[in-house]
Amino acid sequence: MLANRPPNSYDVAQAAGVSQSAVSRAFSPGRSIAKATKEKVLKAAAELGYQPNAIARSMSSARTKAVQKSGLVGVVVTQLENQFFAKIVHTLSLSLQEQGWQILLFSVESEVDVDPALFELTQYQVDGVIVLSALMSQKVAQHCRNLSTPVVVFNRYIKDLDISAVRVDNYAGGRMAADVIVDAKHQYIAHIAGIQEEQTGVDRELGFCERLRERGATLYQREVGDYTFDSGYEATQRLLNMQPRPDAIFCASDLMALGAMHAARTLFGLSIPTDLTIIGFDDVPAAAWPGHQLTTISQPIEEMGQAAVKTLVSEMENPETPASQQVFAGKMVLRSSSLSDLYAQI
Amino acid sequence: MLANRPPNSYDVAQAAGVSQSAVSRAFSPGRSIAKATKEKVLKAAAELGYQPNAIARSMSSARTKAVQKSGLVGVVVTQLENQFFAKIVHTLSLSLQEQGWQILLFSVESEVDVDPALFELTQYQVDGVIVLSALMSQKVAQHCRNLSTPVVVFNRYIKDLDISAVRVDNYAGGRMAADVIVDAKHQYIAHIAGIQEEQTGVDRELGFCERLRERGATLYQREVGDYTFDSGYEATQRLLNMQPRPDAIFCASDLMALGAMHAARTLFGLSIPTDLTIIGFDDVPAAAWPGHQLTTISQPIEEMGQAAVKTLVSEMENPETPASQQVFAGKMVLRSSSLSDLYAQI
DNA sequence: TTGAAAGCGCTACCAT
DNA sequence: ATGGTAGCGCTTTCAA
Repeated sequence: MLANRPPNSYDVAQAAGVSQSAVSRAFSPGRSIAKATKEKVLKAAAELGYQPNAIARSMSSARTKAVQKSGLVGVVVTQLENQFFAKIVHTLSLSLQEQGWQILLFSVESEVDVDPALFELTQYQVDGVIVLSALMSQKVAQHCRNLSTPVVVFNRYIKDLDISAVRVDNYAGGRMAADVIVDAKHQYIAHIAGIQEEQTGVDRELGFCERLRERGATLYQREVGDYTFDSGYEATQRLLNMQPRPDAIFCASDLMALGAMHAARTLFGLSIPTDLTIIGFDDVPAAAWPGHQLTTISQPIEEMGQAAVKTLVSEMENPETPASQQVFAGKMVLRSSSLSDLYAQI
Repeated sequence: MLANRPPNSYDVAQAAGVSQSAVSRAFSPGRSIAKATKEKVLKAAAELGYQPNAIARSMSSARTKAVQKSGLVGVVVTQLENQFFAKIVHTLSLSLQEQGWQILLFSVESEVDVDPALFELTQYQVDGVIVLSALMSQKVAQHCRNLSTPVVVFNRYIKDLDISAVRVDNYAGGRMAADVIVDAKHQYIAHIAGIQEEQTGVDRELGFCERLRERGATLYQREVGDYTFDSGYEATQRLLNMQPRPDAIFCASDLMALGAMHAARTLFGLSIPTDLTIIGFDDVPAAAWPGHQLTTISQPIEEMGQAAVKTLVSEMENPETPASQQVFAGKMVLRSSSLSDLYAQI
């Protein structure tokens, strides 16, 4: 009688009348084993419902193999509820699974939870880590370096240059927004910034303001939000109560831009873009909805996700790979939330 | 000289001048160890940058301990980009982490990828699995039962009654929608159904139609969508081209309802709810946006997420726990996308 | 091509 | 309270 436990390689070996080593070989692609033996093993395994134990497997291969020690990649995300990040995680997931890695997910409430998450991940011997929009402390960066666990940060800046980063060109995106607004000859130009502690939003604002200045325009007013719909909605109320009223707002995220749009329409009865031009950043699905038609800077998420995986994989495969910083160009998507000059309309 | 590998418990033991067993005990809460010894060990560990290897740990405890064999829980999700599911995953994540479990995430493209995902998960010796909105085949269900891996399906029906399920009462939700529409005395009542192969949407429609009949109303027309914004948008075009035009639409998801709303406004110039009442299902964040104000049935996501975790944990802790079916009541959230009768206005 | 045996890092038992 | 030791399931030498 079989014990009440899942079958292991010895059970299969016995059933197939071969050694345990043979079973191991049968399940390891590219190892030397006779075809007949392999078939015998696979047949017995199927009958017993045997599956190799990935945990045990990773324990024994940890010693020799450089890659796929555990086959696990840690993914840390702070705002999974934001469609933008959900989409990235999905992209990463597909891409990693394709290459045989599993995702150990950490969805944390706030930036302060990132550090502990990383420590837990390393206990699980993850072969690599991808951090989405999170502040990694120097301490953790050092910790990962000690463990020689490659890390890639997504849409983030890491002061420590030894860590690879994949991100969109936020500065250039800000400049594009400025051009669209100046082209449309707006007078009272406002900005709703993102979280001040994060470089992402700071760069968007920097590019925006610098380009305004270059084109001879000036920023009329700025407000600060936290990338959420509600913060955009509220900031816009403050802006639109000003005299004179702003006639263009560049928001550091689409969600804030949508908040701005809803506030302008429902609270102030404004028409967009006739009374007010609104520009966002990210190009989330809702930006393209017919009633929104938000002009925004689109990020090549899939491309960036694949680049992140590719970078991580090559660092996992070859620990000597130097860290790299990859910057992707965003694309200005002109929709009808912004007035366009003649040139843009053509 | 230390080898170029992370320190293990023997390294720490040597550094602390104790046995390896002592190191193990120092890192296992509640085991018998002298305070002084523990401190010595922790100090040495900190100096060496030692962390227990969770993989190895799970290998040795697999033998004896019933719970936390691997400390891993598999989560399979088909539509992570849908905010509704992203929110569930986030809730599950927090709740599982709190209890010391890690999430092995499988974000798959479609239902057909669920089966292979489950097989991969079991190789990682997950202690349990939560399946979100996915069809589990009988084969996989049987596979998990053989492995005695508990499974909880979220917002799904499983024909196999041995598998626990947590879901909202879709049938009752459909009835609520019918009541709101009949109360407002609508004449031409339409429905945009969800994917026909899934019980979720079928039940919503069933409850809706049955309640209409009970109230002496009839369904004027129905269309079928796939829960996405676009499918709602398109189905609504077909509906609103009818003569006479429907004056109320109940949609099987908020995304489809928002698609309906945008189509009605931008393509037909209709006012909501004056010309058309729209009701959704789920209560996603965008439903509450000022320009949408979508009447919908809200699902108690956090409660349901916690229930799913609680159910899974108790089945992991005690394999004898019988499977349970938990049905949560949805809540009608009246906003201004629906005409309300006097009673509802009070 | 195959089988025997060592060992991955840890926990849990058994003595002491 | 502590240390020694068996063994979790597998991969990988090493011999045959």
